[in-house]
Formats: sequence, structure tokens, C-alpha cells
Amino acid sequence: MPQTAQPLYQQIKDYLLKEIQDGRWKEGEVIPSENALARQFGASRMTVNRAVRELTAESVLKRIQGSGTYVAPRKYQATLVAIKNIADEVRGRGHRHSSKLLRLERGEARDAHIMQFEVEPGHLLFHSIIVHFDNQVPIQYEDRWVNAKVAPGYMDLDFSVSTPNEYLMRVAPLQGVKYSIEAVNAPSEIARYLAVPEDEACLVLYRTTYALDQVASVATMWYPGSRYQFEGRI
Amino acid sequence: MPQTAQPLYQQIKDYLLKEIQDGRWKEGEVIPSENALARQFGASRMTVNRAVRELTAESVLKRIQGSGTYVAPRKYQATLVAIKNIADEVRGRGHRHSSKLLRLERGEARDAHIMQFEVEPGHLLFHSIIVHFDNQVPIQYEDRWVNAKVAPGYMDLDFSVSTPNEYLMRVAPLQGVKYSIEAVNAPSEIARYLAVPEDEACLVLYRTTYALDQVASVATMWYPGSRYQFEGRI
DNA sequence: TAGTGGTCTAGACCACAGC
DNA sequence: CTGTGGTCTAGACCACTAT
Repeated sequence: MPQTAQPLYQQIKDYLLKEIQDGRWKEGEVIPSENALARQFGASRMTVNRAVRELTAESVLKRIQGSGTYVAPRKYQATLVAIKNIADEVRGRGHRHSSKLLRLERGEARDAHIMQFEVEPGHLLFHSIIVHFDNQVPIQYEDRWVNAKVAPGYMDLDFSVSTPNEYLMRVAPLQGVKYSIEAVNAPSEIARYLAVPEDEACLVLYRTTYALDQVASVATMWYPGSRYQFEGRI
Repeated sequence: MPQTAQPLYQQIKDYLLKEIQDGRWKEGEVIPSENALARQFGASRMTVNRAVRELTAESVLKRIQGSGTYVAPRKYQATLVAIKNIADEVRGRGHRHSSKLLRLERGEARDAHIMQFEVEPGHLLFHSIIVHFDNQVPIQYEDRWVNAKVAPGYMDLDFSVSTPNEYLMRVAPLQGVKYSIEAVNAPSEIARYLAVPEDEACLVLYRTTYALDQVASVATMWYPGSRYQFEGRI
């Protein structure tokens, strides 16, 4: 087989994708069996199997044992937005990331924190407020509460070299994340730190992370609407 | 082989994952070769290959031909937010979705549209403005331009029964989506339709969709910050 | 040169669906 | 029952890396 071209299984994948993309095989219809494709391409069944299996994993196809292979129902219309670590993102743009620690303190769980962290009143928590800059321009105001049980060394961190995120990822494997994005008019204190007019629309990302079977941290991140956006593509 | 248990390739995957999860094989380290694993499990190389290849596709491992298989570097820290079709979302909450068509017209590409749609000046476009309601409460102001070449029947739609999205998905297979999310203070007209105070912070989703190798539509969707949020979990 | 991953084959046996 | 997908083997040749 000439390897100058694509591998055979990839050629088969491309063929299948093209048939679907061009509408010759419609949603829900059966496509040729593995044996038929093997004959058509002069390939072994294993090679065809790999092509079809991978497309099934990519949810382009759907297989039913004993029945056949079908074109998968149209993908659930969802747009995915990727939210990256702020420091990585700034560096990824080729800019310089820096941060300023506004507050670092220990506190006890009370009121809303008891619900958010699912802990007893009085449970030890750490609290930090940090402003992140992209080339000296403030782009994120981060208010974070951290579970001392998960990150006991949080107060000893040097936030000028590592971000809270990086530390939390290091001390405990992340088990899950829950988040929401809202738009909120900036209150005066936050507007001041972000250097925007009071009441400017801000993107606010609430994020709760889970590690070691507990709530690890609860963070509220404010981004000025005038100079920050989440983006992506499929 | 007793099929009461998991398939062999899956057992091998589980074994590899456990070694990594338990920290016996650390980030960047080499793992045993395919031949070594084949001997260890009494499996053929093809079976081991499948296990390792799938874990590589899941970016748990990294393979270098001629060199070896390594534990992949730390997963890219990204949070994914899913944005669904507004009608589906409202119905998913068990509420009633309705919409009001504020404007429907044909127009020609000019200025910014020429860039956005990548077409010649004068290219036929359709323009619609719709407000979507969740149980009578306005939650989205949708301003959309559509490429007439892709959706020639757009002007004949009954927007009270199907949303633009549903129609566009039906007439042409979606090839791609590009989007961004911003926070913007509501201008007076939009604030009026969303029934919020002027200058209230709004989530704004810009979305460009591609179909038939062209730009299919460009939409700007405004959500009142006070009663809408994107959310999700991992 | 020896060892690694990358691909491929020609069989095989099994579980399951549909007739 | 036949045909489908699901899995597996024991080879094989190749391209590449390391020594």
C-alpha cells in the first residue's frame, strides 16, 4: 500500500463523511455493512471496522449490533464555550500576565458559604481577592473562597508566581466543576479595580470546583464587558 | 474468552488508567510498549493497540513513533459552557416558549455584512428581529441576518411555530459555528423589548453559522443579565 | 541495528436482530 | 436461519527513534 496517501482507514472515514455531508445518506438511514465496505475498498473487515468505530465514537454514526450502522441523528444543537485559565490565556495571546493580591485572609464558614461548601458552620476557609492584568490592563477581578481541608497551604502561596487555579490543580486532582455565566452591572468597588465606569456591564463567572469528594473552591470572577469576551468555534 | 467480563481491550484501558490515576506512572513518563503489554495480558498486539490508541485519542496518553508511549501532560484546564437552542431550553424547563416577530425584511449586503458574510456588495440577505419569551417573560432579543443563498425560503416561515434555528438546521447541514459572548449595557430599544431598565447588563451572544461552504447566518442575541445565565458542569 | 509505534490482513468466534 | 456488529488473533511490512 502506498503510504504517500492517507491510511486506508482514514480514506474510508473521509468517504463516509462525504456521503453524509453531501446528503446522499440522510439522518437515520442505514449505511453499507462492514463486509460491503470491505469489498468496496478492497480492505479487510478490521480496517473498515476501525473507520466505522471511530466515526461512531465521534457520534457521526450509530451502530446497533445485529441490525446495522446508521447515520446518527443530528447533533444536539449546542455551542460550547471554552473558559481557560486566565494566566494561560493571557500568555497565549503573547501578552504579559500579572496580578495584584488585594486581600488574603482566613475565615469561618457562615451563611451562604455553608450551603456552597456543604460544610458545618465554623469550618475553616481561606479567602482571596486578586486582580489579574493583561499587559498592565485589568481584565479580571477574582474573589475566591477555598476549603482549607483541600488546600491547607493556600495562605502560604506566592500569588505573584502561581495562580490559585494552578495551585488547586496541583494539590488535588479536580473531580468536577459547576459554573454559570451572568451579566451584571459593576458595583463601585469592582468597577474601580477594573478601571471601568460604575455600572458597566461585566461578565461574571461563578465557578465551584470539587476535589477529594468535597467542594474545593468557590470563585466569582468579574470581567469588564468592554474589553473581554468568551469565544470559540466548532 | 468469557464475555461475561469486560472486553479485553477495555480491561487494558482500565489498567492503564488506574496506573496513571494512582500515580504509579507520572506525567511525561514512558509506559510499557505494546509488545510488553501484549505479553503481560496474553493479548495480541492489535488488542493492546486499540486500548492505547483510544486512550491517546482521549489525550490521556501521547505516542511518539519510534520512541514510545508517554503519559500525556496535564489536561488543558478548560471549562465548557453549552448554549442550547432557546426554544428547547425553555421547553426543557417545563415552561412555555413563545416569540414575537418584530421585523422581517429583505436587504442587500453592505458595510459590515460584506465582511461578516464574505459576499459581494448587493448580495441578497434576509433580516429578522424576534423576541423570545419564557412564560410571557422576555428572555431573548434576537437580531439575525440570513444568507438568501442558503435559506431562500426564510421569508415564508411561520416564526410562531418554528424558530430560525430549526429552519436553518433543516435546510442545510451545519458545518461550523463561531461565536463570542460579551456583556453589554442594554441600549434603550433593546431594554424596552426585554422589559429591563436602560443600561442593564446583558449577556450578548454573537453567533455565525456556516453551511454549504458559506456563511449561513449571523445572529446577535441579547439576554437580560437579571434573569438569564449560561450554566453547566463537568 | 534493535525497538517502537502505525497500519493492515484473513481469518475466527460470539451476541444480537430480523425474518 | 442469515446477516449484522463486537471482539480477538497471529502474523506482516513499514517509518521512525535511539544507540
